[in-house]
Amino acid sequence: MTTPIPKPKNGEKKPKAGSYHHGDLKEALVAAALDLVDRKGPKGFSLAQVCRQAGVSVAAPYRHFADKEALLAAVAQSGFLLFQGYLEETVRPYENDPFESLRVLAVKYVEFARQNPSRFRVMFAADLQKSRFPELFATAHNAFVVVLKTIERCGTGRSASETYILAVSIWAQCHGIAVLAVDGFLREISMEERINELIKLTLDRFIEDLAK
Amino acid sequence: MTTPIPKPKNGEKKPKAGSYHHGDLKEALVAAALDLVDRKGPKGFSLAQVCRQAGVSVAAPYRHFADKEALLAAVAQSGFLLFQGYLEETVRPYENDPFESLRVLAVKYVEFARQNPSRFRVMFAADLQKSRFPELFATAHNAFVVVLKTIERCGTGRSASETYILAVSIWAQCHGIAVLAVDGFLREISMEERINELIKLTLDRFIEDLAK
DNA sequence: ACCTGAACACCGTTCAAGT
DNA sequence: ACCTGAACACCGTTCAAGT
Repeated sequence: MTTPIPKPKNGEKKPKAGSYHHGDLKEALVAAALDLVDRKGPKGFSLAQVCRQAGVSVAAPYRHFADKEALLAAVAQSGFLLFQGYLEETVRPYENDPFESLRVLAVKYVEFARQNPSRFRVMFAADLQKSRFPELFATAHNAFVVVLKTIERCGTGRSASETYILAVSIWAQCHGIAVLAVDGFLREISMEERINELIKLTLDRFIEDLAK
Repeated sequence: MTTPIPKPKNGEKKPKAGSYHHGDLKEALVAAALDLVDRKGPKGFSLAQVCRQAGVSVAAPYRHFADKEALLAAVAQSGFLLFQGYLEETVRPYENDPFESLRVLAVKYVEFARQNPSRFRVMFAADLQKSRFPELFATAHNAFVVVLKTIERCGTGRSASETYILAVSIWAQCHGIAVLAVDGFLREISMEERINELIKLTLDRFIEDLAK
């Protein structure tokens, strides 16, 4: 005796194994793509492989994504959501020490990139256009806001514009180190084991100066 | 009456139009690839298109490059050579002012990236492995040395290791801004017209502190 | 509404054959 | 030595057809 199928509420999807409906193919495709990107790099990502891994035909994704790039954008977006949560977790323990928050944020920013290099590259360097994927950039901005809010806690005398550019500067400093590490240019000059030293050297004085 | 073909000297290749020899196909392929990458982005680069543009069959490149990636590496390498020259030209007028050299270097680093976004991406983010293309990373390192040498001129009391990490830090700071700009994340937050301000804010204090 | 099967154009790579 | 032509496996995308 099977339980009667309840009328599905908005956004609720239960997987039905065995039927021709996959259940939640959209999410399964994103998961498979994420897995491939993380295991084989951004180059080892083909729609056909994703379909094989998800157990569907090569035409199936086109019910859910306009094209390959749209699936990639979904992967990037899920990455930014993860990133945002990761950064929020990072600053939470330092609620009343915004300067320490920034120092730890910098370390964790680079750590995230190094622990998820392929995902990080898809997020930042997949050449996805804002005009096509505005939600993607909105999600990315939410991660940036974690830095922005932390700066705001570092002093009240600043204009919004001033706070903004300070946050962009810190973001860029972290990002530069992260990207060079991920793309192998710090390994080249045997700097990878000195990354935390590099982060300190680059950012500590800058952060210190925020106290005016 | 045709002129007799002279025995070609070592490394000398004259293009002979009409013959089955292209002349200098290797360089022509790099040029065509560069052109496509710059015009259509790193994604609009297919070996087949390069061949069409160079007027040869799709099998022809395999006499000169092991595969598509090897041609891409050659494009990246030519980019790093150009970049090195560009940076050297930048510091030349400020021979006796190393601090001003660094400030101008930072501006020009970002400017190069923004003026050659696709080429810049191929250079830094094409996922080329050092183990496969050691000469590529050696060439990249030569560009980095321009920054390194400029730091050396900023004071003599530092150890080699200290100088090195300072150079990497400055490189990373420039690189972070450049990469965010090239990948559209500064456009997203309407920061693109304030980039020079951002560079100053990020680097000026750091450079100033190099005077001890 | 959601997925399959078959088809098409395109690409990277290989190899025997031509000059 | 250098390039062509033809072939093969693979990929992105489309579409008529199935449930």
